[in-house]
Amino acid sequence: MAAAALTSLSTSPLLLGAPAAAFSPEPGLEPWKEALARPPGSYSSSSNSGDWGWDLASDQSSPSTPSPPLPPEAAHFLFGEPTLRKRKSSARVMFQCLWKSCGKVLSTASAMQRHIRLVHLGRQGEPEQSDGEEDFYYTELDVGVDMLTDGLSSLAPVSPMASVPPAFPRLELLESPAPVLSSAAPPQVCHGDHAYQRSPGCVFPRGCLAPGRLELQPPEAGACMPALPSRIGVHLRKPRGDAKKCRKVYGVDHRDLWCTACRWKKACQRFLD
DNA sequence: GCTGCCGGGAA
DNA sequence: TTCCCGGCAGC
Repeated sequence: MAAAALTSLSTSPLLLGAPAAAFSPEPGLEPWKEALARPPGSYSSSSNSGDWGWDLASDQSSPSTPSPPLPPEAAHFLFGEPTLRKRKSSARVMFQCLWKSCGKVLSTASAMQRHIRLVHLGRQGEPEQSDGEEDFYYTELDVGVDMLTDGLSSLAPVSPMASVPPAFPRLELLESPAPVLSSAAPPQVCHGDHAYQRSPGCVFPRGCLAPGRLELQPPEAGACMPALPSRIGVHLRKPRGDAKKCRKVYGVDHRDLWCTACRWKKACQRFLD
């Protein structure tokens, strides 16, 4: 029965997003659906909170080279295929603008820097006149060429139920025991407390971006995860993590040391599982 | 009972 | 948007 249902679902673009996720036994896979449902560059500032908690930094061997999940591969997760296909040899680096409501993807860093300078920073100067600020507003995408075309366009039929997905894919969501992309790219791990707040005076469009510390908002599970399954009567609660959280580490007496999320009784953003 | 955190509400 | 908390579920 389940197999038949999945088969039928996989052939129905409109149903691709939500039901497939609902059948997924892995809560951590939810954001894949979101990444799938919405190709990079199609997001708008009105559909997200404006704060992104995507930390590419501390645990990253290369903060400037995040490796987003590949939608075609993500589809395998959605449909229960645990084995990860090898990355295509056509993989190359693209550059995606992180500026709010932009998401433009260009093929060269210089073009991206020029784009940011001209469009977002309003600078007319040459690169040598730049102070390098543009670097904070774009990220490299180690992607396959075909992903930018086939991969994304094939995902065009967005599920009407996937309402507020984040624009950027997040590998950290592939936490164990889900199949991981570790062989191809180290999973990105989110740290920091900024997912729920932005530092005062922060000038960056997506919260606090700093050299070597890029944070985009985590698609907080509560935003989408419970809503979709609940529609079909399945409630998936995020499995309780094993990691010690702020409460346990600092104790209730030092609540001021907790991360913002813990203080607000949200999912801890400092000690991830 | 303690803990993590979802869901919802107040400001 | 920020902040807080009731209440549920796992341990």
